[in-house]
Order: sequence, then C-alpha cells, then structure tokens
Amino acid sequence: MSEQSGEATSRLDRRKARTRAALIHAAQAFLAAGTLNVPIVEITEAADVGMGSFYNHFETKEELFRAAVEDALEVFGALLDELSTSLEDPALAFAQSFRLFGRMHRRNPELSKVLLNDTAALVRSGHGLAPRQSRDIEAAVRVGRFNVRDPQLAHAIVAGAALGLGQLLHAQPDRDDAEATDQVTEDLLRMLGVPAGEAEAVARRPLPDLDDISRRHDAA
Amino acid sequence: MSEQSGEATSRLDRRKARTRAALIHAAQAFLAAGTLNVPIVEITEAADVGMGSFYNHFETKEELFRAAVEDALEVFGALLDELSTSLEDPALAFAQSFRLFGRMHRRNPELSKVLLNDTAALVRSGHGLAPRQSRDIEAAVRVGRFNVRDPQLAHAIVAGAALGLGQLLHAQPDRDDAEATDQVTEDLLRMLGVPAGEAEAVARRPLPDLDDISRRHDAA
DNA sequence: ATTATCTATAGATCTATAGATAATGC
DNA sequence: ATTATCTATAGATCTATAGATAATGC
Repeated sequence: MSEQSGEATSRLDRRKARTRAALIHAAQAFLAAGTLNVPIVEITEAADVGMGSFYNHFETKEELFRAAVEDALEVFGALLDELSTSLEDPALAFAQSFRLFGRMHRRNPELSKVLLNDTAALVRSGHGLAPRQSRDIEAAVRVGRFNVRDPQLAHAIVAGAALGLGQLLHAQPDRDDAEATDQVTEDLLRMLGVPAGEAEAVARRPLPDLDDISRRHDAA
Repeated sequence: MSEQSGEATSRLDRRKARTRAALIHAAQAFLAAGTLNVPIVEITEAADVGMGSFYNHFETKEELFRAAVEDALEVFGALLDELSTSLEDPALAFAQSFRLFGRMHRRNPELSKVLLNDTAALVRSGHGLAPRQSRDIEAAVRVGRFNVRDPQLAHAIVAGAALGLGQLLHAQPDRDDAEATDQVTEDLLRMLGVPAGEAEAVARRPLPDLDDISRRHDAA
C-alpha cells in the first residue's frame, strides 16, 4: 500500500518492495478475517510468493502482523492528511476527519477491520488516527473552539467513540453509516464544548468527494 | 471465577469444575499478557493440570479462550449487578457503573486486559458491560433524565469511551485513575443531555466500597 | 464400578534453512 | 556477479489420543 515513487530505487529494490507489499496485503487479509494463527506458508501462498521469501523480509509472523497494522495506519493517516490540509479551523478539521473515518468502515471494510482489531494501536499509537485527533483537539482548545479540562482524556473518549462506532457499523450492516457517523460527530462536538446548534451544522457540512481521491490514487 | 455453591453437585462435579476453572484462569493470564499463540501444553502446565485433561473440557484452544472471555464478562457483570440494584434513578446507576468500570482497570489489571483485548465482546456482546449500559441509557431516556436521538449510537460512544479510558489508564500508570474516570463520566453525562452542573455532581457522588465487596467474595 | 485425570507418544503440522533457480546490474 | 526468490525438506514443535492411574460413588 505504501510505494515510494521517487529516489534511487533500482528495479531490484522495486521487486523486493513488491514482494514485501504482497506479504503485507496477505497478512492484512488474515488480520481482517481475525485468523491470526495461520501458518506462514499459508500467508506466502495467499501472497503468491515462495515460502522462503518470507524470511527475506520478516523474522517472525508477529513481526509481519505488526508491519501490516503499521501499514494500515500509515495509509489511513496519509489519506486524512491529504484531506485536511485546506481546513484552517481545527474544529472543522477534527469533524471532517472523524466523519471520514466513520465512512471508511463500509467503503474499505478490510482496512477498517485491521484498524479495529488492534484497539491499542488506534487509541495510543504514534501513527494513524490518534496523533491527528490529538493535534486537532489541542489546537481547537487553544483557539477557543473547544472547551475541555483535559485534552488527553477528551481524546481517549473520541478515539474510543470512533472505535465503538466502527464496531456498530459492522454489527448493523443495514444502518445508514453516514447518518450514524454524523450524529456521533455532533454529540462529540457538543461534548467538546461546541454550542448545540453549531455542532449540528459542523457535523453536516459538505465533505470532500472520496471517489475523486480513490481515482487519483488508482491513477498514480 | 464462577462457582455454583448449591444444587446437586457431587464431589466429582466439583473436582471437574476446579480443573475447568484452573484452565480458564490460566487462559485469562495468557489473554491478559497478549500471548495467544501459546501451546496447549503450556496452558495446562500453568493451570497445573495434565495435558490430557484439557480435552475433557475443550476441543480447541480457541474454545478455551472464548470461554475465558465469557467468564471475565460474567464476573464483571455480576459485580455491577450486585452494586446497582439499590439505585433507582437509571442516570445514577449508569454513572456508578461507568465509574466502577474505570476503577477496575488498576484494581484488577488482569480482568481489565482480558476485557480490553476483545473490543467486539465489550461493545457488542450480550454479556457483561454492554447490555447493562444499554439498559440504563434507555431507561434514563424514558424517564427524561437523558436526552439523546439514538440510544444505540449513544451506547456505542459510551462503550468506546470506556475502552479508550481503559487503554489510557494502562498507558499512563501515573495518572490518577479515579479523577480521570470521573471526568470522563461527567463529559459523557453532559453529552447524554444532563445539565453541566448536575453532571459534575452525579460524577462525584460517593461510591460503594469495593474493598467490602472483595472481602465478601473472598469469604464466600 | 465409574469417572476424571495423568503420563507418554505417534503422527500431524509448522518453521527455518540449504541449495537451486531466476532476475537484474555492470 | 550479485541479489532475490523459489522448491524441497530436516528438524522442531504441537496436537490429540491411548492406556495407566487416581479419586469418588455405591
């Protein structure tokens, strides 16, 4: 999922990266399915890669699974960065990111399940969603858009809510995911000190078109 | 952890239950430590039980781990029931349960880690915390103490927040757990429609003494 | 006499590597 | 010539069970 396009990468380097990526994708599929006890040889077969190649890239299965979660976090983090650069109001950036995260569960269930699988990574990790949410919350407190006693605690609630929402959306496939996500966003904004009317408005602003973004990525 | 005291249990039945409980406790220790790939024989050794006994009780390791999570949920659920029977106001019952859950992470880190490990069980399961939280939220909405559009969504936020708080308390062992938990409770109460001043008061009411409860359990 | 547990192990499964093959670089 | 990958497999590990032992019931 993460492919450097520039720099001094030889063809050999790219072939190596492809094998590594194939292993990581295969591992993500098993992570999403929740089957962690799979033998290495089954992963390499799913990746369409020789058994021995595994050891060119990872020492143990656990190392591969860690790399697979890391990769998922980076992919999602990069997406959020791309989308929030234009927003200067941190409250708007916060709301948009949360709403896009909510919409991701159905659009990309595999990524969603990888992320939901590792709660700790989602709530504590230095990569992916957590640091961006923290950054937005702290910035919004600084400029007076949010009003909370302890931004770290506020983040713990927000990160947990994102997780609970994801679980709910997988458990109830008939529920309208956009509506549910926006409602949760509104509730959280109120909790963060945004006046009720404004919270409702902020949680329903137009969103960037995710199809555009996917298309741009596919082209690249 | 769950031992029937009455009924027609023979000595043989009790011996069998003891072996099963030993296996479940051992499994919970491995769950808490996050080492799920442990061989069956290591679990039976930790339980101080012969290898073959495992198959008298479970067909696979996964079945044992499932039973271990179930048991943890039941233990905790039973504790909450015991404590909340006296509270008639569902808003108070909700707040007390949430605050006790927050305090459990440090008091019983092993139980906490077993519960935090299986996010889905905590958020969706029919046992343990989830159904009680849902019940309290719905009751509080009915009597006009809470004001939310969609109780299921509210519960997803609350369950997620409980999880995020637990992760935070394990990640930051120096933080005051009671203070953090009460602050999160207050924030959630406001989000659920309780006026700010009252939310603060409800989240700081005296709690039942957990030492008393433990002692009563140890005696039994 | 019955039931649960224990010890020991055959057979299945998995890991990690050696040696062969294929792709790339120069 | 170098580097990554592939195939095949030895040896390690694990599971599941058979048969022996211990505890309980009658």
